[in-house]
Amino acid sequence: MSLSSRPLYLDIADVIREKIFQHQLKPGAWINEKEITQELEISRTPLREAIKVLAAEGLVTMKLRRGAYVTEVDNQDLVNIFEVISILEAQAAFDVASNANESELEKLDKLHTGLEKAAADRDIDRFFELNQEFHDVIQQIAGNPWMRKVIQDLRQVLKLQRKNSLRKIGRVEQSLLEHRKIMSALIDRKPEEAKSLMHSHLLQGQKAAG
Amino acid sequence: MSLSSRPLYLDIADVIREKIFQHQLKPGAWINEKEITQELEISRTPLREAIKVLAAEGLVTMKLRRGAYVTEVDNQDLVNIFEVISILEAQAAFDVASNANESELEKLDKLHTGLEKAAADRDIDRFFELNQEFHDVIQQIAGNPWMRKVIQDLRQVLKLQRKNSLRKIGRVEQSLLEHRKIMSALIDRKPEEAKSLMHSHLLQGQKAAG
DNA sequence: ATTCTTAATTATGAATTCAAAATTGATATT
DNA sequence: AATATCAATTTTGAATTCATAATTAAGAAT
Repeated sequence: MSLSSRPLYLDIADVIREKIFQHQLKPGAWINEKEITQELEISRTPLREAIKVLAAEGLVTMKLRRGAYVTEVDNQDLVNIFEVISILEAQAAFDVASNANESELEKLDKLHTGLEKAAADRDIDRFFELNQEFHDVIQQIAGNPWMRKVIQDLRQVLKLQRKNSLRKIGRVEQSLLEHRKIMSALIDRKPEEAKSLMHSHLLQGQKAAG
Repeated sequence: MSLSSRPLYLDIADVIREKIFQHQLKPGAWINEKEITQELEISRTPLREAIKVLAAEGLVTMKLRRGAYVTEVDNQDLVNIFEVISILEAQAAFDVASNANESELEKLDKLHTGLEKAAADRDIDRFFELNQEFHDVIQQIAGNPWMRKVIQDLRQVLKLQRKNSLRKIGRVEQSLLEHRKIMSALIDRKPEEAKSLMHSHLLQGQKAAG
């Protein structure tokens, strides 16, 4: 076999990561190597390499001589992670307002229009999806891949604890309102305002989730 | 064998990390698995697990079917990484000024006194060491382990490119001056000032290095 | 001499095997 | 019945083996 374009351990890491996000593997659960090797029909070697990758991402925690466990994040962790994310995404918004070109702002505006539509349609899943993309595109445009990587890794850890604040009544509308203001600040090229709005937007989301 | 208190792959990761920082393995260098296994008298299995850990930290880069290479960071990377570090460390300073207790501030002040002494003694290595510790203790006191981890990982990547700005003439004195101001802001409990001073302190260090 | 082709070598990726530690389960003792 | 002891089983950690891709080296052709 093996005309694969990427090493097996990355594929395996993807599969396990997805299992964790789907809560097929819940926080605190032991990762049974034998079970997974049998299910995926692979050997333990690439599985164990995949587990090391997930450990570095913070999704699993290794215990000496007892294997790997899905990381459990407590409330303090959430607060701490949100502190970092909100600071960095706020800076990304600042950078976009400062440096984005017209076509980039247009792309964001289209995404925002999609958000408005999803909200009008009461399509929470679609809203959730576009919301993620909106935030990610801002980070792309901000153009700092290291910052983006940090945010993405931390957002992954947040997903362990899947509290979706958008399910709270009124939160989609509230979020949309905040997005509208952020979008305006970006288009008007007001970096400080964009930064401040993005920061409070994220803290609002956290508060709504908690 | 093996009554070790930690798995072999972590020890191996430490050894290779140190080799990278010492520039025994230079940026761009290929990591020869066979050579290392023979030198350390271990098998390839834990070595390859160690390499995955280093890859996740960003110190090495994997290339499909051609192994691992020490990461090369270009100037843009440095700018991007510094953007993240300076924002986060500034926030840490803010948090310390807001929340540190007296004994914590005292600990920082002692470190600062050590810095003054090292500068007076023209002991750059000692200054360098205490400087690192000063920054790290601030992060500890700030009390956000996730933030601290992010900063530490990024600082590691910076070390690939060992430009020590403190070797520039006048930089130790300049750095000391900035530290003095930061220390004052912390003791005076002026979060915004501490944040702003820390931010410019780090950007100064970057500028001096570049 | 230089370039192209192809065989030999080397290195990576992955499976398998082996050793030691931890857990489980059964038996014996109180 | 509860606990303690010890054997059996399971699981982790690490070494070894195997298959295939990549590199090197050698030889042939221009």
